[in-house]
Amino acid sequence: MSGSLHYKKHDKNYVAIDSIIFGFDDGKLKLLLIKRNFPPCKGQWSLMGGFVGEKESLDKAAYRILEQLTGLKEVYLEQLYAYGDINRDTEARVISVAYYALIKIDDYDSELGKKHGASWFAIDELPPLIFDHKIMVQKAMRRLRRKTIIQPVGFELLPEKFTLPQLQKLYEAIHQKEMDKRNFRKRMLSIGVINKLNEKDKNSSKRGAYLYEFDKEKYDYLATNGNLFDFV
Amino acid sequence: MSGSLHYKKHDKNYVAIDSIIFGFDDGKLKLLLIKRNFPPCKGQWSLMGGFVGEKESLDKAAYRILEQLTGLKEVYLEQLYAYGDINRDTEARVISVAYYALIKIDDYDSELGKKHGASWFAIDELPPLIFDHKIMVQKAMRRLRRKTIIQPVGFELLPEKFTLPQLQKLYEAIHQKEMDKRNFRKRMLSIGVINKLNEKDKNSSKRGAYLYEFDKEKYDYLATNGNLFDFV
DNA sequence: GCATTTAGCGTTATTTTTACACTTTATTTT
DNA sequence: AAAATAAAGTGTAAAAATAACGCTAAATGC
Repeated sequence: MSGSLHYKKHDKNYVAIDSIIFGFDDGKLKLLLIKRNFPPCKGQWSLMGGFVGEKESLDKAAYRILEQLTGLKEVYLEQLYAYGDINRDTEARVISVAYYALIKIDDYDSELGKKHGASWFAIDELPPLIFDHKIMVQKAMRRLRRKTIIQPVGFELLPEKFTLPQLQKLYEAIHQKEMDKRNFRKRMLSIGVINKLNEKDKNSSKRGAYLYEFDKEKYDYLATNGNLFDFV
Repeated sequence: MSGSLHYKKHDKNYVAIDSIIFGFDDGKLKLLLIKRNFPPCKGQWSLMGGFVGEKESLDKAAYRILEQLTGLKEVYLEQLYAYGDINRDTEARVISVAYYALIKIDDYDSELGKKHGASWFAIDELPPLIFDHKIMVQKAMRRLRRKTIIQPVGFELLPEKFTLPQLQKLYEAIHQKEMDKRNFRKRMLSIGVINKLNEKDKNSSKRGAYLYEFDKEKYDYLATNGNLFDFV
């Protein structure tokens, strides 16, 4: 297969993956970054990345790299954009396909993270990043914002059980603006993909807020039967 | 630069561009396809494509390839998605970054097109396409639909001067549904980026319809001053 | 039992979107 | 020259979606 009869004359390029890994904790949207312990730019902050093997699809590579750092397999992962400027990497010509991931921060394997020199940064307190990684992050933020308008991906960032105030804080963090409590609830409940549980979470208030869970079946049903976001 | 001290151990891959080239003619949205005169899949219909050189950015490669086929340089061109399945190309492992272009079909150099065995197909009468090109086209359609909702890219597909009925037909072709004349006009005019001219086009009616032109300056002004689509 | 803190709830005004039908204009036909 | 034709152009009202707004309820800590 790799014997390319007709393609031989063409160039090959290094192709890499870079992952923008979102988490939500302490009312803040965060990114998981690594401190590079290899050149170039050793010691600087960077997105998690890696090279795409010749026998590996882009998606597979993206999952592999994400798992390397977080230990997580079943996460929301979506391709963002391919970056191909000639000098974007200072070491060699590398085309990077950026992916963004939404993870439940509690599930994240922090031991693995430590090995890679990883740590979480609030989205509005990021350190300087290598290469074009800042641009990638900005694009990921815009994408995530648009995405949460048309699909309920926000749940990917919360624990299985969450409260409405939590969900609202997440949306506020993503859209960087405050929202009205009543309108937010109305909209969320009217979509009909979260179920109220008979438990309360009392961590953030004396009274305690009801826990909800995302109903994937209802979501799939609505999505396939065209009642949900049928303008997309 | 290509001496990659630390990257040497990693694989390199063929990286290609494939272009979904949209045009609008005869009230129909069309795609420019080529009949491949080289293996693999010689003789079958395909998107225009080409390989990315080692000293060439993705965007540059996309423009180069587009110009090769159409003779056009200043066109709307946007990256769509990177396709990286291991066996998507039957000849070798090739990662393809798809771009979509919007061109004014009158400006297109049909002589160049002939050389490449190119011809236009209505979007709902496409022939079978090689590899994963059909999937690319579907994604491009979805992207174009969403794009026209939030940015006035439609003008890229029309001549400099166009009538409102023409513009409406274009939008109807893109969204594959009929629209109300009065509402369509109201919305378009209220955006404030088209100017009425003192000429009429009499090709498609006895009475003749007023010609309009897109006002790029007004658009840029509105876009940067936040009155246009400020939810994006 | 009083103070504190966050959860939870309903209504009205505003804006946006949709639905809908007749007149105007120039050409072609008779 | 009059009549028929064909697409262009115009306004208003109903419906739906969104935005604005303040008070009560529940549980804990003092």
